[in-house]
Amino acid sequence: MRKSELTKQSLFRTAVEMIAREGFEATTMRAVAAKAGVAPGAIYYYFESKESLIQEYYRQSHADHIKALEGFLETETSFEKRLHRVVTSKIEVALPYKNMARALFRIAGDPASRLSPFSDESRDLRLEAVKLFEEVVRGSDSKFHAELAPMLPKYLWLYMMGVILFWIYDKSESSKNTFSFIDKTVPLIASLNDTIMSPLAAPFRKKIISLLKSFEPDLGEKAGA
Amino acid sequence: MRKSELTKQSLFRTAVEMIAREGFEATTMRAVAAKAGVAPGAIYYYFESKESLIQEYYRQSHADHIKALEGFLETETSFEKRLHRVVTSKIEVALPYKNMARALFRIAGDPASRLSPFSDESRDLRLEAVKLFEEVVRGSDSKFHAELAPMLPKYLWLYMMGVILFWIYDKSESSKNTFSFIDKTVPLIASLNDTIMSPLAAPFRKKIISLLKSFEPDLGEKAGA
DNA sequence: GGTAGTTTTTGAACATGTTCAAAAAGGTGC
DNA sequence: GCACCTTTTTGAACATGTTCAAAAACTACC
Repeated sequence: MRKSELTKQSLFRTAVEMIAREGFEATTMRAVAAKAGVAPGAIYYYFESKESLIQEYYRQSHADHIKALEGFLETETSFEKRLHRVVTSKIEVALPYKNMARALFRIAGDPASRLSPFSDESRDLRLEAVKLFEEVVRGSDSKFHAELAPMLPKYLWLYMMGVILFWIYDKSESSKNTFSFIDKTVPLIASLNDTIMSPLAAPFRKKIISLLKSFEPDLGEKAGA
Repeated sequence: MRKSELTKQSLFRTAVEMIAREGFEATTMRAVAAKAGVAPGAIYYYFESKESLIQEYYRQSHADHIKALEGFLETETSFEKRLHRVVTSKIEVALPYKNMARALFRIAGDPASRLSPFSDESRDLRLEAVKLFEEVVRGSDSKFHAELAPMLPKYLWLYMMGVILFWIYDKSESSKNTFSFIDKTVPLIASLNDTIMSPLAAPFRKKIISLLKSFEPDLGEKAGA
């Protein structure tokens, strides 16, 4: 069991490194195997396909994200700051692996793919990511509309997916635009959330909440475990 | 020149039909060629790749969309109704070809792909689609904020792309959810547009407009032609 | 209607993702 | 150390997207 874990890690790291450098298409399975010093078939003993390497990256990237946040959510109480940090660190963690994120989103675009972040197969990981936003909401000192609160984490997760999409398309130096996008949209979300509680927003409130409710995405939370 | 056009059309139709029925991956180029009665290599005389068939579909789908709208924009003047019809008919036209749209969005997810609707290569077609929304705005009797007006068409186009994405993920019977999504979001957009003009919205207005402005997507309008 | 040039078609060959039967390596109980 | 079983690795073979040199079909001109 020891040796094989090494082979798997070696294959994964080689693949990620090559894909990050040369892109997903340009990296052939044969080349990865060769560089890792094994036969081509070996990769398929550990990974079910080339695309599934992407899913493994998705998993690892989430773990890195959690680690990057270590301690933070236990001390900070401002909703805005919590959200800002969570989303920012997500991008920071992914920064060196834009090609992986690109490939991931290409798969994400196809709901039929078992590897999409929206697929059944990705459910556990997706729910774990949503949990992060539940924590963002729960641990903050902001007030949330009673009907909004339960769906907010999901929509915040979707917002983060949107930010990642923005980033993928962002060609600015060091992804500056993405960080500036976060800097501007997070306060907007926070202030929209505050505003929706105010009497001024009454005419909109009902409409928007019913809209959010009726299209609340099914991220799999109902299904068992 | 005549005969070859026939071959091309035959190949394209066969491919679209097979992909619509069986999916993009499941449809092999050899099978398309066989069904169209030509050698495998022939497809590559007319289409540069399997994925480029998707782009050809994208082109044709736009033409169908225009045709479906024939006359409408010349008579209707309500902004809300104009927007509603344009977006609804886009989906209606695409309805039988969900698999094509799926494949298109998988490509769209990768900004590096020359075939993405956001790529340089797709610029002309994309600008033509944005023009449709310029027409939606121009021919309506609604008032638009002076700074908002010039970017509105682009954002409406992006909204439509979002609707298509929603549709791709929509598993409801006859895509009911998508149409209901349109029914709810179009009035929301229209009323948000009205509200932004009202004094009540003053505190938000500046922020939102500056946000929209600074992240106005570059859809290629500046580049030549 | 035959010659020369162009367009279209062919099909074998190639690269790459993937499979799988067989071989090798590793582990366990004696 | 050996027999037996499991895990891991190999590499040839296969399917599919794609290329390309050669053949075929077509066109224009005399």
